[in-house]
Amino acid sequence: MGRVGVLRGQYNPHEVESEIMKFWDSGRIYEIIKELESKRTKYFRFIDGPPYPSSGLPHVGTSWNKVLKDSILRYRRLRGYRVKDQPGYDCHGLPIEVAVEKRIGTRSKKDIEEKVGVDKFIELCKATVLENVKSMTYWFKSLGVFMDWDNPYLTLRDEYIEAGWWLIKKADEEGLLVNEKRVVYWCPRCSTTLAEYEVEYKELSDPSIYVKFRVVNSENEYLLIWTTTPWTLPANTFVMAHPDATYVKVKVGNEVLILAKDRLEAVMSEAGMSEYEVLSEFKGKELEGMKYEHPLREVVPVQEVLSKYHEVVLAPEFVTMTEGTGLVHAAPGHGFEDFIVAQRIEIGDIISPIDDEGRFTKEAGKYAGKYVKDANPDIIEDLRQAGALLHEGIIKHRYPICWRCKSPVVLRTREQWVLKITRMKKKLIEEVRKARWVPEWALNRIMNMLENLQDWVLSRQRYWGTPLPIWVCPNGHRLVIGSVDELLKYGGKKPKELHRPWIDEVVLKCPVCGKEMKRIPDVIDVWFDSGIAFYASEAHPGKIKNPEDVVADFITEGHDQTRGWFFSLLRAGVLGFGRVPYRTVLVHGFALDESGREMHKSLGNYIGTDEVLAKVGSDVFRFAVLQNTVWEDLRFSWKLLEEAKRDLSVAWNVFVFASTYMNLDGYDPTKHGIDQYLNHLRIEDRWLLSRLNTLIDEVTEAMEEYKVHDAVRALKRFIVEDVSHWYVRLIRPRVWVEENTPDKMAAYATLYHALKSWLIMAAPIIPFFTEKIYQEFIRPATPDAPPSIHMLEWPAPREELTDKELEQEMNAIREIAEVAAAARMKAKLKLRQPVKRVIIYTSNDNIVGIVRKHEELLRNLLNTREVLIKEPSEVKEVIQYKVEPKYSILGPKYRKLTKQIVDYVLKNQAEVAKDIITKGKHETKIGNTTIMLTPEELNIIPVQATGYAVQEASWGSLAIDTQLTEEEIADGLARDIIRRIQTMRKELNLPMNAYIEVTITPPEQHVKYIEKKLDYIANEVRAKEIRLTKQHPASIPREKILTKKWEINGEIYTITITEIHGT
RNA sequence: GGGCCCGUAGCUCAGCCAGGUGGAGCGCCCGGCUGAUAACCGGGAGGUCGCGGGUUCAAAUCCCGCCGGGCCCA
Repeated sequence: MGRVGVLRGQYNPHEVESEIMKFWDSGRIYEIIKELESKRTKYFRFIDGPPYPSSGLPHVGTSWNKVLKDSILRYRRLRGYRVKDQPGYDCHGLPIEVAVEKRIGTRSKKDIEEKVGVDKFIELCKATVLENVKSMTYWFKSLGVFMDWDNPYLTLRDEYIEAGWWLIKKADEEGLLVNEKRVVYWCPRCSTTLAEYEVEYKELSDPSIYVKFRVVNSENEYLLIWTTTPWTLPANTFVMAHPDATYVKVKVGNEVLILAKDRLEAVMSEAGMSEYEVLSEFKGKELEGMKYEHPLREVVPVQEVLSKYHEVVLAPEFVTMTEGTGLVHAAPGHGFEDFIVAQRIEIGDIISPIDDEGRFTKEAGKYAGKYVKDANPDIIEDLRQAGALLHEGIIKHRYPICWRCKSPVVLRTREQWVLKITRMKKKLIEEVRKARWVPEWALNRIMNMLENLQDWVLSRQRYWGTPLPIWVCPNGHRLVIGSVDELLKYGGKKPKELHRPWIDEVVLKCPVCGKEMKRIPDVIDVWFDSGIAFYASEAHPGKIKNPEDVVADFITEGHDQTRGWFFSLLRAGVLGFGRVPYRTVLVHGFALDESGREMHKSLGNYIGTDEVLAKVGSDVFRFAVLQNTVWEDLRFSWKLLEEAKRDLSVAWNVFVFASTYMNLDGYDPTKHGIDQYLNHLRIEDRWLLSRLNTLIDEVTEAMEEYKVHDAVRALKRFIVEDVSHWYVRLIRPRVWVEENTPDKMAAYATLYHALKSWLIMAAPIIPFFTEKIYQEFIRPATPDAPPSIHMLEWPAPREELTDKELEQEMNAIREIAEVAAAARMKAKLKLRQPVKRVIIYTSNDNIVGIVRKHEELLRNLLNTREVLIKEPSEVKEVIQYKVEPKYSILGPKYRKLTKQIVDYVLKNQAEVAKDIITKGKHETKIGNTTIMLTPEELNIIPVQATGYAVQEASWGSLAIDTQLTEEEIADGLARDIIRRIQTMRKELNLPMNAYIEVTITPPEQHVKYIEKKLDYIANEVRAKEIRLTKQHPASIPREKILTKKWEINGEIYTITITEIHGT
């Protein structure tokens, strides 16, 4: 059909990428691929874990995430799947609100509601998100990611919100949605609840007090607790102990204190008590249920209610031995852990007797009206009066403060809407196991989380989020709405959009009492949004027929998402459809800086995607990061990228080489495929074709197993080591032959086939690079082929061309060549210098066979007249041997004696070697056992021989005969001269097929060598005329003539060449 | 404090699941090549395989305990 095209120039990623980007756009390549896909029957349902668009520029970790996804989706397309490739963005949530607040300078919810207006605020949030989504999309496209960028799922859309409501309603129908008290961070100054990310930590000073709680029914026994928040004591409900820790009863004065043994010394020393006596020791679990009296019960009315709970509770997960007394004061209204334990033991009264400004309420009796921190001194004094204070001190510690106003935060309870997912625990565990986790340990991680499952606090007292679809009437009836239609059904109307504040204006009629219903003001935790992506990205669930249709075949995110997205998907999947909503989960690592720390703008080690693309481009980035073991953390550095670029340059140069020669010779792959040249394939061709088959198998398997890094590494090894370093080197002389011999065409056919297959397999990894080469090299010869490489079919291995044995043999040949190079190095013999013989000393039958079989190839590679194989014993030149014990044979045979035998052998190498060579055995005594060592148990390796350069190898050693005859010297010299003339041709910039005339003036004593080789030299350098002169003629200045003095082996040669025109 | 992952050459990492006496790339040093050429190729130096125990004839590899880093949780 035509000849292959030529790929020109150096690899320039920026040029390639901007050109290909334009080509994809103008050629509507992505759209055409989607059209082709629409006819396919195999479906690969991928769900994109939506990035959070709080900025318009993706972190390199996010970019890694996206190109990893892209490589897998592209692979699936090449494998003939129809791929769901809709990207998503997680649009709601506090970080967006914070970004907007920073921009407009608001300081509180009050500001938002009164100064700005919620409607305006929401519009700003939305505008910010959409702007960032646009920008991020630009960067993702620049990375070469083929996703449906015109149709992303956005969690802010009304349809998406509606889909979320459906699930809330479903949860309510199953009785899982409840309103109950939860512990929250609360800023007393801003009068608002704070999310975790709104809390900062700061070193603060606080009281540190030890308090005695008298044990009921005892005269003088006390539980000793420690606290830095005396103001939480009025709400004390119980005391926690560790069941397995050792506790002691200690006599101090006439009182007996109970505390952990490990804390005894520290506490006594801090309290300044040296006189004490340990009365007994016992395990914490013996304390379980021990009742105590609260020292402030007289002045704090709410203690009336709480006194029934006053006892010791076992809570191993929350009691530490690093501070305090090992007995922990618990106020479930003021602490997360306390609250969890309170729930576990089903305490009905969760008390936090403080108001929105952080002042005690009248439940706290005496302290009512006081700001809690100001009440600390009063409380401490009252404890002292009650004789309950053991010691008072000051502690400096990290304490949470409000990120906005910097005032210390308190923990208090507040009513929240909660999903009682702990009731689904068994089902969640059962379902999560059904997914395939890559790597397998990811399952352990999520299982660990499920074991410690907590209920899900859904409600947030914020604005920019999915509104919680709960309406209540003054009579306390509650209605959960599952769709816009239901709004209408209950007498409401469809608002401008489903966000606050518009949804808040929708008033419904209570189906029970007919009164007006208003929506509760909360929005839903942003994790809820992304968790429903598996169905909400597609359709309102009412339209979903079969739950299987919304199950994702594949998802992948970083390992931090175990708790995050993987988990929220699981909850939503089980809740809505009774099953885990994904089949395979690939967990990937974190992008860290080069010293393994997190990349942060504040640490100054942050590298942005924009910078990466500007410096090295997309393919280099992709090729670098996709080599990293997927699930391990990535140490990102410029060095990493440079290395990737170097590898891609080598690959590029291979294509430059191949395309240049093939094009020059008019190579047409449609006429000259490997099938036409099967009978002309040389050993290296067969080898490369077999290696290719192996590569196809490896890459395919790796991609199927989601080990993208294994695929990339295999692709790299093949193109760099097998093709560039080895195959191209071997076929060079064949390519330089002038006529299109079958031998040359066989090499072309082989190379073309290997390169094209490689290109397709590399396309998911480096889409621009491969597309460019496809366009320049492949397509000109095959104009009927698809317009883009990304539309081709994944290569199939041609099993009949696989020859694993040959691959092994070639490995051995490569090792022999390397060992020979090392031996030449020792003797300072350059490869150009032919040698008489190379001896291979080995008793390894495998090597012997290979050397015999591939002797011709080896002679060429080693540049030697002959290759001999000898048993070490056969050569008298050898003057020194090394003996290597074969552990895998000696070990099982001699067991415990092995070590001594090995020691003996290594100490007596010369003797042992001599015996083995001459007698075929060596006898010795180890202890009183007689040991007979045989050649099978030892490797005898010649390491020195007279007249030879010897180099060790894994199978023995190799020796090069260093004595050169005249013939060999002449050959070597001829090749030296050829090389110089070739350089001069190039310097004159002569066309490759130009003829020349050569004049050489060698040192007199070498004339006789060169004379013999004139024909050979002339032939190699395309010289019509070649002559030797004693006196070099002055060079006549004219076009295309060049005279140079060269130093070869320390002597001067003068050479002149000039181009001859005509025949 | 708990769960999971990682720790191998100066740097980045393979090898570990299935034990047999440590590899690659980069960097460094030395050399080669010169019709892929602002490329390319070869050789060399460089390692108590985080530490300590255990199992075994034999441990980077299996087991236990520490130490350091990461993620998540508390």
